[in-house]
Amino acid sequence: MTTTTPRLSIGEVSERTGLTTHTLRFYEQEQLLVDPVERDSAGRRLFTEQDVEWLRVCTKLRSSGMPLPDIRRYVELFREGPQTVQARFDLLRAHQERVRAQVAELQSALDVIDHKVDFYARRMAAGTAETLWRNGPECDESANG
Amino acid sequence: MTTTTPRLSIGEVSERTGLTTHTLRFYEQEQLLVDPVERDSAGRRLFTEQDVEWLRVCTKLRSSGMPLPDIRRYVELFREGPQTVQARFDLLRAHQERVRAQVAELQSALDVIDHKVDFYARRMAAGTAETLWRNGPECDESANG
DNA sequence: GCTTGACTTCGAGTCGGCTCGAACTCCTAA
DNA sequence: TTAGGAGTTCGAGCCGACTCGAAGTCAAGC
Repeated sequence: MTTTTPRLSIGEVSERTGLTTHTLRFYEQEQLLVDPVERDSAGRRLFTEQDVEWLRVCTKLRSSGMPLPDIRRYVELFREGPQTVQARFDLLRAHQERVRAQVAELQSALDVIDHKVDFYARRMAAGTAETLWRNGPECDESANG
Repeated sequence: MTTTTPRLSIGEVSERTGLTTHTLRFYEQEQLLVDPVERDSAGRRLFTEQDVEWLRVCTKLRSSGMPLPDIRRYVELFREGPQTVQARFDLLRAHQERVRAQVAELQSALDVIDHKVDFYARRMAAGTAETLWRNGPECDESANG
């Protein structure tokens, strides 16, 4: 039972991950992949399914704002073996906290926005229901629309 | 009863809003303020409390990723008067949706991160409890740390 | 009269993360 | 044998939102 691991071209990886081929080359150059990418006889990149899996995780880290240097560091630690488990944990924990903070920040902004949207919705409803508006022409909340 | 509206220096506004004086000047130049900022005899900016209030809203819009051109547009509409209420509403609604999407995206990234953090936590707990690890030296999830 | 400190203008620089384009090499299929 | 298409390298360019620095003005206090 000889299982040959299939390899993927950069185009295939691009399709599977949603990253452009440009970005994939860039990521490789930035050392964001766990191990060096193989090449075929013509020098073309041969990716593995594991690369794809990792790139998917990578995408999550990126979309949650982890900087490339941190991702590189994480990958580096991974390569160094099991003795870096604590360090990897710490790195992820720190990021986890940042993302939570970011969600909280967005939520707080969203509260303000929701409130304003609501205000305008009411105002428009009132404006169409009874065209007469008794508080004068510009009655925005706190005078800022 | 003559109520003189007090004016604030750029430094005071900076303190109250958390924006640097550099940024405040930049925002003025980018037309993000509702009305033109007054100046004293020496050419120094005189802000109003309303400016501060608006800047606080502005900060929320920014922290939730609204681009400066959109904010400028919003302010512009506001200046144009009540007939732009629908347009302002639309603008805010669109942003609201973007922010919600962004929160969802972060949340989905957070799920992955939480899962990984959890994985490492367990692994470390196991590693310290019984130093022997029966599945070999590198048993990361799906082989990617 | 001199320093201090907050202000002014202007234009240039920074940063991260792509994004693009030029010029080239291969392989395949008609 | 020639055209197409997917790949390669390299370096430059872009974007938004600041951020900084130089050089100058002004008013108050010592």
